[in-house]
Parts: sequence; structure tokens; C-alpha cells
Amino acid sequence: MAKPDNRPYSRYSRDAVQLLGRLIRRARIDQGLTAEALAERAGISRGLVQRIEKGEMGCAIGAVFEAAAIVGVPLFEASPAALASRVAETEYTLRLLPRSVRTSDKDVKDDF
Amino acid sequence: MAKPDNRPYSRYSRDAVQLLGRLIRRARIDQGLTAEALAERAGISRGLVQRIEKGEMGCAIGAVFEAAAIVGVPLFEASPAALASRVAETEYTLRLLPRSVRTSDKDVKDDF
DNA sequence: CCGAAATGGTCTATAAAGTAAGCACTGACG
DNA sequence: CGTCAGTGCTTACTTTATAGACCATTTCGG
Repeated sequence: MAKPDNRPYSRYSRDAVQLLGRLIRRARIDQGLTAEALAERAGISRGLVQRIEKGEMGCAIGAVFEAAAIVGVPLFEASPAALASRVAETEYTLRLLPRSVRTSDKDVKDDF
Repeated sequence: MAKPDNRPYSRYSRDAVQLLGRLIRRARIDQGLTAEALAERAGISRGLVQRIEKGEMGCAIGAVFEAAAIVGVPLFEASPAALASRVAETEYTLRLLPRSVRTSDKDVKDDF
């Protein structure tokens, strides 16, 4: 695919994915949950749970977030309600913005 | 796959993915970045950028986090350094934990 | 207004994710 | 100390995401 697995990923995003995986693993073990049990609850396979906890970049974000939610790793907002309202809020403000972006070639830094 | 796209996702994780997509879109537009420009920087296709911003659950977490990093949406820790150290920290504490989990069937709530 | 440019959507081939089964290894418990 | 659950890893195989091109629509700039 587009990501030959070589190095098209920034350090930042790789760290973030890895940390998320670690947190999930930790939370799972803390709760005495089996990898297979978590897989079953998340509706995925045990192998995928392993890869998620290992922090692989190719895992579907849905599967990862679902696993995180099940073991209680907070994604953005701790409470589901806050999350939902923030979705709605962002939805609204986004609707007010111009739909398309005019190429105004101002250089943006991407060194992180 | 395991996720027939029907409804195996919890509300919480769906909201989280959706919010992340919205935040990325907002940040991109704020920076005057074209969808194609973001795609190029992230090393992915424009179509994938669209799906990420739409909050689809099947997108690779690596691609999503990469896009977020480029437009400046904070994932966990705002600063890359803090993120890295936290990864190392979690890594360490995780190594001290028992490698396997004994099934101690205490019911865990998964209603969220 | 008009036209260039960005977006949103669809479609196809292909590369990759995901699954499932199997095996070796480790640690816990009786 | 033997057994068994949990894990890590590998190997196929199936399903899906992704890339890329294309077209319709929208929107901003001049």
C-alpha cells in the first residue's frame, strides 16, 4: 500500500500509536482480562489484539479505539457524554467554515 | 473482516473516531491546507484523507495519527518529548507485570 | 459572473489487514 | 512437578482497505 512499512511515519505518530497499545495492554492486564476475552468483546481476533497492543500502525482505528474503550483507556474526553457533545460542537463549527481551501502557498512546518 | 460494518462498535469509540476526524479537518482548513496537500505530506491518498475526516472506523490508525500530527491535533501528550518518555515509562512498568493473565472470572462492565 | 480549483463521490486492481489454526514457551496453581 | 491456561509467533486464506483515475458539484478569486 502507500505505507511500505519503511519510514513514512513520523516519530510522533509512531510513539502515539505505541503508547496507546501499551496503555491498552496495561489496562487489560490490570482488569484480569485475557487477550482472547478482550478480542471477543471487541469482536476481533486474538491476533489483532496482539498487534494493537504491540502498536502496529496498520490496525483499523475502529478496532483499536474499541479495545481502548472496553478496557477503559480514555481517548479524548473521559466521559462518553462529553465526547458526544464535543463531536456535535465540532460538527457545528465545521459547518460554518468554507467548504474548500484555496491554495495559498504559505509554507507550513512539518518538522515534529 | 471481523467488523461487518453493521454495529459492532460502541458509541464511545465511534464518537471518538468521528471527533478525531472532525478535528483533523478543522485544523487542516485552518491552516489553509488542501486535502490533497495533506495527503501528500502524510504519504497517503486524497480519498483516504476524506475517509479519515469523515470518521470511518476502518482507516489504519497509522494514517489517521499521521494526518493528525501533521495538522497539529494533539493525540495524547502535546509535546513529542513527553510522548516518547511516556512510551518508555509504560514500557518499563509493563515489563514488571506478569506475562499472562489467569482467568479470574470477575464480571466487568462493558456498558458505555 | 466565469473559470480554476477544491471537494465529494464512484469504480477497479492490488496490496494489505484480518482471521483462524497450529505450535512452542512461560508462568501459575494444585 | 506436572498440567493447563495464557501468550507469542508463524503460516495460509479470506476479506477489506487503499491507491488512482475519473466525473459531478461547489466555491472562491478575479
